[in-house]
This record gives sequence, C-alpha cells and structure tokens, in this order.
Amino acid sequence: MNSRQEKLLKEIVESYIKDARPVGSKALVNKLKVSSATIRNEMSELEELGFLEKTHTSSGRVPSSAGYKYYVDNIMKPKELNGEDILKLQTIFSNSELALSDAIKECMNIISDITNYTSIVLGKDSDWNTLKQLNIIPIDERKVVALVVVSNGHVENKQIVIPVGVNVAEVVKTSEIINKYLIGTPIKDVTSKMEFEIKPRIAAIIKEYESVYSMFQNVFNEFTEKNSNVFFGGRTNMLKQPEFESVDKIKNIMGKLEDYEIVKKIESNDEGINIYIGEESEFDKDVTVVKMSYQAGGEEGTIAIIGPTRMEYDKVVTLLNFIKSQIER
Amino acid sequence: MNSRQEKLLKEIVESYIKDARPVGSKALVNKLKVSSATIRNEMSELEELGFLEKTHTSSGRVPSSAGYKYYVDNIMKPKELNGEDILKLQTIFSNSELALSDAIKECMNIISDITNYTSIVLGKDSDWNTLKQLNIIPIDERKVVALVVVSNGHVENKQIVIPVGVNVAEVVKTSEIINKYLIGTPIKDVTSKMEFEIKPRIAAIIKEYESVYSMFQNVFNEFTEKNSNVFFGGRTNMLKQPEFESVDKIKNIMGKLEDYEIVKKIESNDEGINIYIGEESEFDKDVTVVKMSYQAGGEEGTIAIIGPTRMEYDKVVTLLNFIKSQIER
DNA sequence: CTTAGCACTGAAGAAAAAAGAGTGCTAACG
DNA sequence: CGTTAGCACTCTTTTTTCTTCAGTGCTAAG
Repeated sequence: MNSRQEKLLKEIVESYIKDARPVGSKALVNKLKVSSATIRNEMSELEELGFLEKTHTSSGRVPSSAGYKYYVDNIMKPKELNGEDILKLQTIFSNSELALSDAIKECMNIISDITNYTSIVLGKDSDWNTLKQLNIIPIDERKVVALVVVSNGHVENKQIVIPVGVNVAEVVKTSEIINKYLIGTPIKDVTSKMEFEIKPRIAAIIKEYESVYSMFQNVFNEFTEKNSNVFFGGRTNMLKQPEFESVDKIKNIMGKLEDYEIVKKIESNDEGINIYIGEESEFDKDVTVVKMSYQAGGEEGTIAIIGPTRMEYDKVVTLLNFIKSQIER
Repeated sequence: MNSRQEKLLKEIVESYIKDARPVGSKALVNKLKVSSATIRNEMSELEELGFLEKTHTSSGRVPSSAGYKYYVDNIMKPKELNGEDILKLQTIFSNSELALSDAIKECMNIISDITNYTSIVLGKDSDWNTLKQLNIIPIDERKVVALVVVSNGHVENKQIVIPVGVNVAEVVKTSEIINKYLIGTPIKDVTSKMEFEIKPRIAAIIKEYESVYSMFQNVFNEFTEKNSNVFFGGRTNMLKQPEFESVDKIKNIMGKLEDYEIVKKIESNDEGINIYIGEESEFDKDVTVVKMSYQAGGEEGTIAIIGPTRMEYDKVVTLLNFIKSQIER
C-alpha cells in the first residue's frame, strides 16, 4: 500500500467513524488534493486489497473489518485527550483509599460517558482464586452475615438465617474450623473439601451438624456461581449508535450482554490492548470489543469497551492506555 | 355500564392482551352471541365512556388506559397459576436459610421468566435506616474491608487501602469508637455525627486522625449514595413485546430503567398491589407498572413488575399475591 | 332493541416513476 | 504513464399513484 492509499484509507475510516455514511470520491478531493477520478481508482484498488467495501454497486465506500484493523495497526495516532476528562479520571486514582477494582469501575463508568460506548469490568473468574478468609458476623440471634474473602481481594457477603436447633456459637465455631483447614483452597475445590475436611470435624461437636454443614455449603455454592464480579458502565449507550437502529440488532446485542456465559468470554490475559473487530468480537458483525487485562496488588481482571466497529479507536485506545498507566503506579 | 358492555370490554381487553391487534366487531360475534352491528353500537358507547380507543377512524378498538383500569378493578378474575411455576417459587421460600430479600430477588427473577416482563426489587431507601454495626476486617497490612450493617439487614462491604502513616490497629480502634457512639444513628445523619462525635475523639489518640476520619467518611458517603439495593430481573424482556418495536421507544424505556432517580420513584409504601397504567407509570404511555411493598423481619422494600399496558394483569396480580402470602409467613 | 346492508374511511401494501449519489470506463492531456 | 474530465450506467431512496381490505357509522327494516 502506497502512502497515498494509506492517507486515503485514513480519511475514509475517519470520515465514516464521524458520520456513519459511506464515503464517496468527491467528498475527499479537498483532503487528497487530487481529482475524484484518481480517488476512485485508488479506492477500487483498496477494495481489491480487502480494506474497503461497498454497500451496493454504486455506493460510496465503507471500511471493512480488515480496513479498520489496518487503520488501528498502522495509521492511527494517539488522540489528544480532553483535559477535563483526564482530570476526572486522575482524581479517582489519586484517591488512594479506593481499592483498585473500585477505582477501575468508576473510571470505566466515566469512560462510558465520554465515549458513548459500553464498558465492562470483569473480575478474574473465582475458580482460580483461593479462599482467604471466612467471617461470621452475628446480626441478631437468628441471623448472621457470612463474609467470604478471596485471594484476589474480592469480598462477598451473604445474609443467612440460622436453621432452627442451631445457635450462633455453633455457626461461629464452624467458621473457625473452616478457617483453620480450608484457607488457601481454590474456590472451586471448597465444596468437596467441605465434605471431607469439615463435615466430620463438626459432626463431633455440633448436634445439628447437617444443617450447619449445608448452610455453609450454600454460602460457597452461591459464591461460586456468582456473576457479581461483572460490572457494566453505560449499558444502553450502544443504543445511541446509528448502526443499531434495527430492533433485532438491539435484541441480539443486549441479549448477549445479559448472558454471563458470553460476557465472561471477554476475559483476557494480555496486559496489552487487544482489539476484536466485527465478527471477531463474537457479538455482532458491527461490534468491536477492545480489551485489556490488569493486575496489581493482588487484584486482577479484564476491562473492555464494547462499541460499533465504527469506533473512535484512537480515543478508546488512548483512554485505556491512560488507565493502564494509572494502574501501574 | 351494563353487563353486556362489561363482557364486551373483557373480551376486547383479553383479545388485545393476547394478540396485540386492534379488535373488530366481527371477531366478537361468537363470544357475545349478538350481531356485529350490535357490538359496534356498544363499542362506540364504550368509546364515549373513555374505555376504548381507535388507532384511526376505521380501525378496530383498543383498550384505553381507563379501559384497562376498569378491567383490572372490576372485571378481572384471579388466574389459575401453573403448578410447576408455583412449585419453583415455593421452593425458594421454603429454603429457610435465605434472607427474605434474597428470596424475593430470586422469585422475581423467575417471575420475569414466566411473564416476559421486567421485575425490580427496590430495597428501602437507606436514608431512613439506622446504622446497626460497623466491622473492620483486616485483609493484609495495608488493606481492610469495612462492613456496614444497616437496621434493615442490608449489608454493604467496601475494600479500603489504609492511608500511609496509619496502621490497622488505629483503623480498628476507630471502628470501635464509631460502634460505641454511632449505632442507631439514621444513615443520613452519620456523616454529620462523624464530624462532631468521632473526629474529636480520635484526634486525641491517633496521630494521622485526619486521614482515618476522611477514610471512614468515604465509606459512609459511598454507602449513602449507593444504588446497589436495586435488583433487576429480565431487564431486556421488554424488548420481546411487540409494542416496543420502535428503536426510540426502546431507548426511552431502557434509558429510564438505567436512571436510578427514575427507578427509585417506584418505591411504594402500600402493602397492597397498586397498578399504574400508561402515563401514570411515568415510563411510557404504553407501559404499566405493578407494585407492592413488603415488610417482614426487619427487611422492607418494594417489588414491581414493569411491562406493556397490554399486560396479563390477572397473572401478574395473582403471582404478586402469591409472593405476598409467602412473605407473610 | 337488534340486525342486515351499504357507503365510506384510512392504513397498508404494491407498483411505477423520479431523483440523486456515486461508480467504472474511456479518451484526452501534460 | 499517472491524472483527469466526461458520461453512461447502476442501485438506492423518495415520491406518487393505485389497489386492497378490515372495519366503521348510519339507515332502514324486522
């Protein structure tokens, strides 16, 4: 691809990102300083290379997924960010009391506002984390709160009504035993370990040990299934994009965003920024997912921006890079 | 309204709920056992009374908001529920370990599936609840989890990074002081009480008391602002309804569902079932909100079903009544 | 009061026509 | 030989016209 073609691709991608309208040859004569006929020639060459597409035989050109990809990889320059936005984000990180994951969530929320795309923060799948601590906090004589702390710093609490025939002291005692024998166990193994390590031990000292046992099993079960380490920002921002004007498309995308099985596939292990355009996104041919994993101070996860393929890539990438630089400190 | 008119309204409402198509006079001759001309006469009378509407001069009739209202108040009979569904709901409540609010959330999720409407569970606004307990759980030497328990049984946890120059013991000490002096304080007053009751006390014993003070203020602040006691079931079910085929309508409704300020207005204080049809719903002229408050064992809140005005009122009301009966036990 | 009959209405759909944006190709130009 | 003006052609979009049809309101008779 020669430099004029690159310039041409750049202008087409940027114009289409801006207006969501196919770009014709005449519209670019000012930018390229050559006649529309020349531009047409170059365009048809870019089309043969697979970087451009036509919506019909005599329409203007639209970037293909490959076109966006080339743009992202070779042409795009980091975007100057709005000072005000930067400041907002920086303020969040400079609030040193905030846990990293909370700070990230707040930031992604703001980024959703800035960009009008949807953002997702995905805590690392709890299967791989280990039990760090289990606390029982009595609320009254019939209720306690079970607090499970996991190695990645994630905390989950659940209110429990104590079964009849059991008293708070017994529940607390059981939690002590669990803490003694199960700390460090991967969350996914807790259920089986409970049966062999804990059940026999409490059987010896608690009358209604079956109730207590199943009570704690429930706590862990729920925790394992939990989708709660998914955070969304600007869930409906997608609707603002002109390409999602068909109800079916909206249904499709919103439906996928509701489906935890699909969303969790976004999870990334790469601390670099990865961009999945169109079909690659696994959402829709017109959707792009930009994602990046983070890891710091024992917390890890993935952050992602979901938007149309017609995305302001420069802005999004620059924003994520900014977040990355903040995380690293 | 005479009894034939009631019967007519009933048939029109039920037919429209079923098919989402305006109902013409001929379609009802079998049901009413009179000629289409007679039905037309009655229809135009019902229209004058404000219970029916036409989409255009020569179209069939559609129930107006008032028509639905009359149907709900005077005509509708409780609906026989599917035994399988009942069983599912009952199982949840019979799981005695579940906190009430968790049980309700699960139930509403199931009801969303059954009905294809959206459900909402709204914890009572924390302004009116009092602080019951504050726990600090050390995670490591720089991190703790602050756990705030509120009188309604709601628990919120937040991970905090301890400011430099402060140690865990000081944080724990502060939490003990807060527990000593602030328990029973309405959540909305905690912030001001912190300043006058706690700040002076910790100033005496902690060097970096300013940091510790603002740290705890942050915990409570976040808690007060928190939207987290809103639970949604079947958020996108609305999209399945044929009346929401226009993108603008979807945007409008989904947007409102994302806006905490609007959603929290659903909050109800009436333990009876209230139905807000059309404009009254505050969502859209084609939306109905059915809501009811609950209160038991110190927990309280509102549950609501949001769907089209063309809603299966009998089913929804019967389901909510069922939930109510379960809560009362 | 009920009903058959019929003219009338307005939406929805199909078909045809007109307008417009943009292309590809050819031939001329420096 | 790359660049450009010119022009026929293609396909979408918009507008217009026509047709169909479900359903109404009204009238007059039972």
